[in-house]
Amino acid sequence: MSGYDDTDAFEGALSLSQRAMAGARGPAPYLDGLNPAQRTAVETLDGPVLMLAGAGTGKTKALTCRIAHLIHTGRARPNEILAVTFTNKAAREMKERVGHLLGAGPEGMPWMGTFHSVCVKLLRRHAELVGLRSNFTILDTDDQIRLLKQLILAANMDEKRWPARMLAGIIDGWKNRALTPERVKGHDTAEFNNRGSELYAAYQDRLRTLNAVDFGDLLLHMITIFQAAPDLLAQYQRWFKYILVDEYQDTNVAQYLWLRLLAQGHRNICCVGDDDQSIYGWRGAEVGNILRFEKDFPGAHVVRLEQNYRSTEHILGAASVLISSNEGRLGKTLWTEAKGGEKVRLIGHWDGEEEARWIGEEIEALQRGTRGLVPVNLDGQAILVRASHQMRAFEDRFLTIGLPYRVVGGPRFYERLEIRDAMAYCRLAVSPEDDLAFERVVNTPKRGLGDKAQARIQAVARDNGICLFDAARLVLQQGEITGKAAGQLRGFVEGIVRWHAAVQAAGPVMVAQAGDDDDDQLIEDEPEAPPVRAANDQSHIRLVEQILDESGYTQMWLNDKTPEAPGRLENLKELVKALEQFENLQGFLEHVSLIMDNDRAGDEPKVTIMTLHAAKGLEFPVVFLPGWEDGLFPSQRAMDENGQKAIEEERRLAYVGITRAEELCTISFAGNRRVYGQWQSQLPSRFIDELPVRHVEVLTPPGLYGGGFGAAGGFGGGRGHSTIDDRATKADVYNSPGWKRMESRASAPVPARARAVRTVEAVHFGVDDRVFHTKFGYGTVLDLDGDTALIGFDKAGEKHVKAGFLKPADQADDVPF
DNA sequence: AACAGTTCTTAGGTA
DNA sequence: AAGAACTGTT
Repeated sequence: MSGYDDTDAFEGALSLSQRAMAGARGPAPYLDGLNPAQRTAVETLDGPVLMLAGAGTGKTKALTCRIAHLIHTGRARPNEILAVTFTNKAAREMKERVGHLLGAGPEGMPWMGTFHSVCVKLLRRHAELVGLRSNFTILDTDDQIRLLKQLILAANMDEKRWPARMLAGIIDGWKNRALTPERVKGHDTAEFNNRGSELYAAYQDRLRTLNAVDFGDLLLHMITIFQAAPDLLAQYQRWFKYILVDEYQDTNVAQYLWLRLLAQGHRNICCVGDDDQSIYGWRGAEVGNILRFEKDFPGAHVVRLEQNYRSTEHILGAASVLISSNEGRLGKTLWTEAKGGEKVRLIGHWDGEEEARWIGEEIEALQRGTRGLVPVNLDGQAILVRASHQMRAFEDRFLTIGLPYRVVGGPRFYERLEIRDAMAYCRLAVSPEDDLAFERVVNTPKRGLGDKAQARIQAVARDNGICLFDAARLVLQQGEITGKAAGQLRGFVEGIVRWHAAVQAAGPVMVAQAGDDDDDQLIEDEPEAPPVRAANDQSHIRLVEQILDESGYTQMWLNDKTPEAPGRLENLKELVKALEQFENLQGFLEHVSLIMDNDRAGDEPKVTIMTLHAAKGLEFPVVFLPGWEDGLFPSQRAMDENGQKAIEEERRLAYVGITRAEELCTISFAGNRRVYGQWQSQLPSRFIDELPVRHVEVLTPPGLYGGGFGAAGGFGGGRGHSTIDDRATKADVYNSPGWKRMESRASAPVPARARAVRTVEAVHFGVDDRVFHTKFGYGTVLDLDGDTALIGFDKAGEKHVKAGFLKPADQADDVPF
């Protein structure tokens, strides 16, 4: 009730005085660069606001200006503003831009972070209200699965038939819907062989004992706390005068409830989103949240940002027509002042390898500048795939031709084996009672502590109700483990004792303890203290080096002769380097458990390869969208699980993909593709049929097989059909001569290796010779053994290959294809 | 307990 | 095709 419709006079008075107070830098300069819609979005400060921001319409600008405006007009002090995003990247960008707008003011920054990071901060303060201590650990998916596996076994269930992953998915789903075990018990009992809710309850108990939470708990616990402690909730409601939410279309039920609880005080909530870009239904996002906004928040202002500053009219046109096949949209009409430009290009290929080859060549051509187009730097080009396994074909090809690329969202830095091991050691140093960490590294490196020894420790821990670390000590005391293993275990335990002491000595454990919940404390507590290190205190870095050293972990990889070992050591070094930015080990662990980024700014320009999901929010002059085939995109699995709903979500994904492109967008599909190692013939995606002919140019594929496809200049091959919005039908595509030819080829057995590599006879290599390999590119001979050679490839690392596959580097030009 | 060889499963996106 | 899980051998 406080908050809207009572504002006009109020606004002027307040802003004047507050500006004076803040030593105002004159009238808000940031307003000048805004278009009318953006300006409305920035200046409609009170009450609920829904900002419907289409792709490329300057949403982040509006959002950050709005925050600046709130502060500039004195509506709120920075830390009375809460801005939540979904990704760390988005949070980082927002911080940067807001920081820039605000200048180096003394007032501090708003609360800006992901749902998860904000919740961690809150939950650490109030952990005891859900039976946790404030230094709880956050489990990653791996820990979660291992834990569930134990519980499933303990419940005497067949782990084969009832895999832990499945249970993890079910529990995740419940948590996304803010359902606690008690709430589940009533209605969802059929799940997981009727044991779902029981196992869920056991899991939550186990987490509590371990003083741990999973990702879903961060929100779930906060909701529980808010609902159980209305006074506390009221304090936060009073505190956060303005709440902003980015990507609102991606919120799940739990997030929605959390927001609604917090926003009920001042009712100043501004949600920004685009229903057409809702692509996270599979992890619980509810498009319904954004569609329902006006009902949920009566009196809401709706502002539409529709002027697109990113793409050409053809790209925009193609995307708009495609998305218009979806039902239940809020509806937007994107427009642009940019006229002309290239049409969206469509091309079919024989198979996935040809597709990769063609795209590689096209990228190089665009880099040089062709057909009157300005040259496009590799940084400006991206390949967006539906599923990560599509990436390999491109990596292989680009390795071969030496085209620099970067994979975004590949295996994350902190998910790598060696990093997880190292982290487990760090966790043990911080809290020796971290059983999951203990389990992980007790026999890594190998200490001769196999299943039997570990079972012994587990049993002692269970019988005495103590943690594994204490159990290990007890086992040693009682001499239950003897010989070499005992010595090793003793070394391990003593190490942990030593490291833990060092951590304790280094400083007080970060604390925001219970009881600091009055407003004054909130003010003082800098919301998002950026990790700043005390310049001269690097003790935690030395400690980690010491830990990795004394545990024998580093040595383990030094002894390892597999090709990955050097890379792993490299990663460990980077881990240590990353520590520099934190003042203590605890802060670092926190960071790593939440962060997901390893996109180090590249030195040389590189093509980006990533998933469509990861591409949301990004833009590139040139975009390639390969693999538009039914079953792959739209994904068969999604369709099986969610039917029509899934197709709409996949279509939105296609929409997201096309709208990433500024200048040139190329969609492609292949007639054949290897799936699970088996060749399969593929049909073009149904989304291709939905593209408007007037915005699309069909290219003639090169090469042996594809020639002629669509050569007549459109899906319809020029035949005068006309449907409502001039779409081609599938029949048009299938009737094209090129497609027919492809199809007939597809049903014939695929030649075992169309690109059969010729063996080159009578070529002898010596060590240090420069050679070329069709798959791995250029390299140097390191060693020879009969017809096998060890080659140090420039791009692909060291590999053993048959000499017959090699050519002298200077003859590389004759390589087939 | 550690290793090598074999069979089995898996291949949607993420904080 | 690649990795995980499993088997049997040393």
